[in-house]
Amino acid sequence: MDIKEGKEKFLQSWGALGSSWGVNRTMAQIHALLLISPGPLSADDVMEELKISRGNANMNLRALIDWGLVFKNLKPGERKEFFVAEKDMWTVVKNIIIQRKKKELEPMIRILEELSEVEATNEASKEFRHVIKDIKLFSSKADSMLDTLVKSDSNWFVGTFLKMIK
Amino acid sequence: MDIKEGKEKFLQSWGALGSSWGVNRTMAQIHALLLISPGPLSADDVMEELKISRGNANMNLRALIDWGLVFKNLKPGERKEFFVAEKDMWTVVKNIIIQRKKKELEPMIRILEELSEVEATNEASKEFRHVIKDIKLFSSKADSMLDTLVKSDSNWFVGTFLKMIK
DNA sequence: TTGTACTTTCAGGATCTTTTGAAACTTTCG
DNA sequence: CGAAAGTTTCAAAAGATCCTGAAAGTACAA
Repeated sequence: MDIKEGKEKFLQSWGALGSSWGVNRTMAQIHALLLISPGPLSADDVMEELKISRGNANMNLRALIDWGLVFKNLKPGERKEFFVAEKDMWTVVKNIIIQRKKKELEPMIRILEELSEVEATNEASKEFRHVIKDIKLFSSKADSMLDTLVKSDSNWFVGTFLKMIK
Repeated sequence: MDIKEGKEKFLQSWGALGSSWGVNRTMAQIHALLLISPGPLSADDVMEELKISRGNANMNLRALIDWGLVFKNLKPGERKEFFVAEKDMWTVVKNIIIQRKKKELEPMIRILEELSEVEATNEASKEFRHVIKDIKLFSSKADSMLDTLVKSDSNWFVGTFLKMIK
């Protein structure tokens, strides 16, 4: 396979994967492009390679920066901004976990807390309380687990799970 | 808080959470509804409670069954089909992991394997191979880790991660 | 086999998300 | 300051996804 075809395929697949991970297609493709490019790229480079508009490139680059997956890289003497991707996969996944935990798990836990207040009168509300309690327990556990995961470093990840697999 | 309000809020939130988890809003709401209901519900019950059409209810119920999150429950003597939710949270999450691993991670790994074949001629293709190798390593590790997770039982999950947190 | 009770399908409409492109804004430098 | 180079914003268009409802399909009981 030649590099051109490979690149194409990678941009495609990473984009598809992204859309099922809360990162939209274009955002994921920009990330993919920066991942495999040896040096920093400008917004214009990204626009041209992916054939997307300036607005689109700009918005998604900013979002990637928010997620900690891409950094600005200002070349001295150059006015233009350049961008590089976070290339360590463990850091990439970690950042995604952090974002999604904040946006999804934590609000859910807060809501579950409120919902525990429902008074247990009839059968339906007893079942309700029971289910909510279960979910709350599970979510808090997942929450702590993710905290630990995120604090740990890449070696820990590799090490522990390699052992685990045996 | 009374049960009616609580239920409303739960259906709402579980629906929202679902949409960021590859389970669409309505599917998640149906699951939520079944979760908190003390007994099996029919398609008509679901339609009425969630104010959705028959087609929608049917399609999403089937999808939930595919995902292993809901089961048919045929009452003897009754012609109508009833449905119950999988209520064990660990099993719910496990099933979601299984589905998503199959639909997302595994195809990605296959593609990465193909992409390793790109010949390393210039700088760009060297970087490309390097990045692909990294991602492949990481993905395979994640894949094995998820396999182990999925094979393990709920107690293992609780036990190990409780220890891990300390 | 026919009628009844129920389930499944799917084309078209409704809704939500993403992208474009042009205008407004900011920064830098002569 | 004023022009050039670059970045950001956002309303409207395009595109993707989801839902409806009616028609077709199935299964059962008499």
